[in-house]
Amino acid sequence: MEATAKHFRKRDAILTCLRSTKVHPSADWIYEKLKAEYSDISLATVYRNLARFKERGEIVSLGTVNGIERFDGNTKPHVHFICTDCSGVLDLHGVAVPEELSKTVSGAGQVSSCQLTFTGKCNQCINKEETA
Amino acid sequence: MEATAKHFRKRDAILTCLRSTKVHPSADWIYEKLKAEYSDISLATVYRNLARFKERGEIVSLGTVNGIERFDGNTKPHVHFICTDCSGVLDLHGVAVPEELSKTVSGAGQVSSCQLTFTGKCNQCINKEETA
DNA sequence: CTCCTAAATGCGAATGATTATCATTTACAA
DNA sequence: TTGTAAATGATAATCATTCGCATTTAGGAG
Repeated sequence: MEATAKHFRKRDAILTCLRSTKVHPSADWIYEKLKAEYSDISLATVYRNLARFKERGEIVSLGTVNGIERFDGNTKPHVHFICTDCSGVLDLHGVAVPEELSKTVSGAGQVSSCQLTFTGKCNQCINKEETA
Repeated sequence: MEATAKHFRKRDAILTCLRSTKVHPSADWIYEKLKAEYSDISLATVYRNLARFKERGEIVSLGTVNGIERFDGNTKPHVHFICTDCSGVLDLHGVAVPEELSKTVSGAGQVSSCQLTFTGKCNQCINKEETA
């Protein structure tokens, strides 16, 4: 009797994969990554489990970047930077949504979450362009 | 010689439609709305012109809600509330992204825009549920 | 006025991410 | 063993969005 039942190997692998990367990946990115270890994994399984994790609040969706949904295994609220050039997503540590803000919103309804995202060109893409 | 050339009537109508509603509509919503006045308008024209406006910075995209892209004719930065029940989008006046925040982000790259969105259940949906 | 070109449009097909379907496999307990 | 419910793989279906192309339009040059 294993701690990790074979039945959930892939499910666990999906969550672990998402949690151990900083790229804020898409479903397909996770799928491609896991194919190395699980050659028979199905893309549908990745989508299904991501939806399940999301429902349960175990992961978070960042919304779509270029029409593709991106996920984050870190559910602690934090700020993101999305690069319009490379579609990369970065965590912005040291930036936080002011606590007061969230409280001011009560006029509209019950707030369950909040997302602050900056968009622009990341340093890596800026450098790449200068070099070119 | 008319001020509004016939050639651009539909284009103008799309922009006007978007600017004169508070619902932060989808392309299809605008299409359905404009069909009343322009029975022969094509959904592709709505998409094409929205893309054009977006490129030129004349409108703004809020990203997707339930897989459908939503637009805002108000390009002045402001905060949104998205209802998970009815998929409605509200402007949150009186809430603003602190100026300092945007400046702190320079470590990641050149910021061109920023978006703050609260998610939850709007008052209307809360009331609806209580009544039911 | 006529001819020409570039832009705008309508229509319908194509695309592509996501979801649904369904048969099969798995875990686990009676 | 056997039954049941969940998980999965493969693939078809869905549906918002985009593309291709023929047609229409505006507006200028001749």
